[in-house]
Amino acid sequence: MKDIRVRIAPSPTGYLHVGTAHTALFNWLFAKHNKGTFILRIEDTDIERSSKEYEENILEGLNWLGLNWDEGPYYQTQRLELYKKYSQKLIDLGLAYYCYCTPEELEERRKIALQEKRAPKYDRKCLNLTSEERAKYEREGRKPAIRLLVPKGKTVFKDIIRGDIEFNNEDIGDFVIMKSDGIPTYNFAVVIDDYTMGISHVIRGEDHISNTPKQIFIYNALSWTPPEFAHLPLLLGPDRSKLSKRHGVTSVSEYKKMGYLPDALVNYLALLGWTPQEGKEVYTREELIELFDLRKVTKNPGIFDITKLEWINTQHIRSLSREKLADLTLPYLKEAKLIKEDSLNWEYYLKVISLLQERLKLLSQIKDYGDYFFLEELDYEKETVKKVIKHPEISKFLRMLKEEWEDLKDFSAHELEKSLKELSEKLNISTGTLIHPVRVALTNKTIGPSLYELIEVLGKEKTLKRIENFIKYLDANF
RNA sequence: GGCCCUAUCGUCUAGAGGACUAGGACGUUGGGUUCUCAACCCAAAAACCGGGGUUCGAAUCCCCGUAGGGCCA
Repeated sequence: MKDIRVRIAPSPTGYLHVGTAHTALFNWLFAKHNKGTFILRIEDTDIERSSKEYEENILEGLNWLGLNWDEGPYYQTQRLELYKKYSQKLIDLGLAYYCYCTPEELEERRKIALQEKRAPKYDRKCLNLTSEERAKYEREGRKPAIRLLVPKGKTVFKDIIRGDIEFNNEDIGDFVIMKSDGIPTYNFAVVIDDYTMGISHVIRGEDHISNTPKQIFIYNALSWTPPEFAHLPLLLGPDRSKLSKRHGVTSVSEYKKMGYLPDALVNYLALLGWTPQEGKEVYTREELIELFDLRKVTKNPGIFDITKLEWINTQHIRSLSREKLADLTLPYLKEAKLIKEDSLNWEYYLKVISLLQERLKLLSQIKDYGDYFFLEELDYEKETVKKVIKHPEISKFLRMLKEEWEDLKDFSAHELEKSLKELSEKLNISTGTLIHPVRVALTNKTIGPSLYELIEVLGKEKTLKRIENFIKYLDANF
């Protein structure tokens, strides 16, 4: 069996899109599963729309996702000689020809064809030009494009996912392979690249099915054996059209910024169009590689469902070690200016992480759920406070609690709980009457981890100070 | 407009003619647990696009519709 060689070939005309990441992932999984080679090729022939910034974003995104390539990146703009060589060869073989028609002329004839209800395919006007005619066009300063002579008959190819797909060659006009400016068209460059790079399996989106017969014509014309093809289902937005910006966030770097783990995105994307026999939902990347089977990929397109991605992200966050999670969340705290560069107490931070780990859906939520661990002073909000002060004498009770805790030698969750319970019994109130206001006093939130554990981490000094401030706030505002 | 692809709960899917009373997961709803939230546990609602065939038997095979999507121009 020949070597497995696959590729991902993005155009640097936009940020790395989750659809591209999806295709890249399936190629990568296929390569890794089969101990093959994963190649990166940058299709930058659209010079107008390509940019270095987009290219960097794509490389960064693939790296972040861990979809490391074994070869490349190759650049089409550095291979122009190659396309020229093979297009010349096709001319020499009589399987391609120069075409001097201008876009305006073509447009004109296309309109007429449509009016006469004929298929608007190229009419082969330039197929049999005499050398005089060619010379005349050249004198006019026209630069020719090169068109492939499409053969008669039918073209069938086997798709690993979809089975045999058949096309009638008559439906396809002689298409341009080299534009008049010497730049190859997409279909031509792809074939030359895939063949010369020894690609064994072309795994790409379903939107390329209708390009496949054109590409097969080129393989055949050059007497090359085509690779195997597999067309993956597309990613759709909630309205069932191809996933695009108007559906919300589509760029991989945005997901990174929002606090998704690369392993979670990989996990989710892998399950969009493929299900391992296991029937689990959460997989490590090693498991995915181990289980991946291209033949089991589904045919129908999938809607990108961010809710499920979020759930998978939660699962992956939970399976992280404390230390790892601390590393990953730190940048978000720095960005929110909750941590000053060098004043971080790592031991303290790890304790905070322990309390918050199973509550995080996104890494970025660390700043929303844990800000009070790092703030010096809290600015209480009237609406929040109102929710938790149910008892008219709460201010007095809190002062009593504070006094109890001042004397507490062991400021541990267990002791704190014991003393709070004793006090509420003595006052004949429910523990909640004290617990909820204390939570707000310490965190400025009504939600959060177990109060006693939280206090243990926060420490005696901050706890007492915040209760004191809170009492003052109550006295001033209620 | 032409060609091509696709069709199971809201979503991702399992399903290879009898094991289907159509299974799982996310989400949703209800309940339990609890100091709040999350988590956790239990439960519920929820689908084979329609019509014809083939067959003793069809979610599964075939045909025709329909719908969605893609590509080309």
